Amino acid sequence: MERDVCQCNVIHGDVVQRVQKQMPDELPIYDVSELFRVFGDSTRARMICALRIEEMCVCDLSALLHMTQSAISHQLRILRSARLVKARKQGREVYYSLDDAHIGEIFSIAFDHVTEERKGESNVLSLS
Amino acid sequence: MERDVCQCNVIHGDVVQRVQKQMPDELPIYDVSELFRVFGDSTRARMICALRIEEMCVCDLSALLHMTQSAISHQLRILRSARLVKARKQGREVYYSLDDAHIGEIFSIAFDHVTEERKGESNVLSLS
DNA sequence: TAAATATATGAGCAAGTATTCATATGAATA
DNA sequence: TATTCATATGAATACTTGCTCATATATTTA
Repeated sequence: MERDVCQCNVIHGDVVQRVQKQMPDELPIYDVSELFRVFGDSTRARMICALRIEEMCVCDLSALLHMTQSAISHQLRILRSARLVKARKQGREVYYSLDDAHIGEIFSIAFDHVTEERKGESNVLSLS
Repeated sequence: MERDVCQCNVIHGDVVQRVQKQMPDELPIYDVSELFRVFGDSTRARMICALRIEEMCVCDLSALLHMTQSAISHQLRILRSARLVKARKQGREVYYSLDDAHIGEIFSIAFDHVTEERKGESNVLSLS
């Protein structure tokens, strides 16, 4: 029963049932949120933005983003294990680049979203 | 100077400079990562998936997702303050629905991504 | 008006996380 | 071979966060 987790009565049983039938499976939803969780840190987001432009080594990323090599390396490990970046070793340097076509697309739409959002906000402000 | 945060020398000054010029501004990157951070929780992701299908009240969401009304309400507050859902009050019930066209699009691509990712993984496994 | 009901919210806690520091690894060079 | 340099990583820590519990608010109903 849902009763033991939801203190209130189920008001619209039909709605709940309909949505339940159309909901995606648990696992892909979990995977999607996991993907977004990785995107949801500004350091990693900046790294992805940088790597969208050009392949870079750890040291250059570190300099570009004004962060310690260690911090960058730790974050790269997270991006690597999420299969979002790939590493190419050349001598003692390691070059990183984006490993997926979707990433750029998702980021583009997200940028559109926040840009329009800001425009909307400024309109609201100018009206008040 | 970048030297004080990056222990190593800047190996490719030209690359760093090029990327620096093409990088998006700090603020929109922060906003984008903030957006993803909100998506990056499986409870909120499930709520968004549900609301993509149909407008729902708090109680129904609570029943659908097997979570307490309080937990759902707290998460709705986060989604609301990120302007991702809008609320419509009718009597003592509050109906929530998605407040943005981009959300669905972003989720669709993300679902494509994780689906292909899983396919790729199973290929890798079948080869080993 | 009093009770019941749907939702919102503050405080507290347990779990997770981003960074730093110290150090390991492995490749190039003197 | 010893040293230097780029990168990786474990441990510690400060900070964040999602949930629970208790309670407040607001609307309906008896």
